[in-house]
Amino acid sequence: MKSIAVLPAICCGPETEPLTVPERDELAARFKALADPTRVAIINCLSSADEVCVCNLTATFDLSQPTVSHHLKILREAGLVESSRRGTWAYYRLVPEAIAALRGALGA
Amino acid sequence: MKSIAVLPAICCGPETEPLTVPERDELAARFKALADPTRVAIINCLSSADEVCVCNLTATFDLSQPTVSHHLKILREAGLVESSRRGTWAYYRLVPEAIAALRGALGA
DNA sequence: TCCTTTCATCGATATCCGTCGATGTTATAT
DNA sequence: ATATAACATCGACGGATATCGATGAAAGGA
Repeated sequence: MKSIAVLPAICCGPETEPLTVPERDELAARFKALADPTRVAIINCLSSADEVCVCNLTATFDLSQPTVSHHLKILREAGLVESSRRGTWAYYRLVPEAIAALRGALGA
Repeated sequence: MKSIAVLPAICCGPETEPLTVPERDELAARFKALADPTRVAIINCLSSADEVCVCNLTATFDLSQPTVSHHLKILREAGLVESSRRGTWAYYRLVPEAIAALRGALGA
């Protein structure tokens, strides 16, 4: 258990604040929402327009409608997207602040 | 399957390039490497120093040594960290370009 | 040489995740 | 009222994942 003492026993160095347990849990939860190719594509799709109808998403991806709905729910619960219903259709859009927060966690 | 024609049948709009399948697969794979609180903490730890010895990581986290080694392998295979062995000890460091690439995927 | 330490890999297990068909709900059309 | 369409939820199933103990490989010390 001995080691070269370049670092204190508890990570991390002085420059970067060590993350608290809640902080790293929340970050991991949000990255997990992006840990699927379909969800990455959905985010990319939403980033190209103010709003996108779910029917456009189900038509774009070669997946069943329940599966697309499942992925949207995960993105919604992670706070990365939000939705509103108008009549029969549901429209999804990005939550830019949430995306920016993730980007901030990856460095200045 | 009819829908209001605000978007072309195939996502996405003109401003953002639609991701190719390999692109979204690789992005998802890298985000997946960050989809765990321990791995987020490891990345945060590495961001505070040029190099960190594995023995410091096993001492920091309340996990068995094989588990920490497992997480390091996942980060290594995702290209987010790299390691070098000097004598008995193994030292890990960030791959800054990989982190920057992820940050770029989340917007300018 | 033998023992200890560090780290990686293996094998096993419990849990989580992506996917789908079936079903329910709400709104529009006939 | 009935039918149709869009979307969400449920239940189930197969594959992936996090964790651990045991083991192996390589280096250093007695």
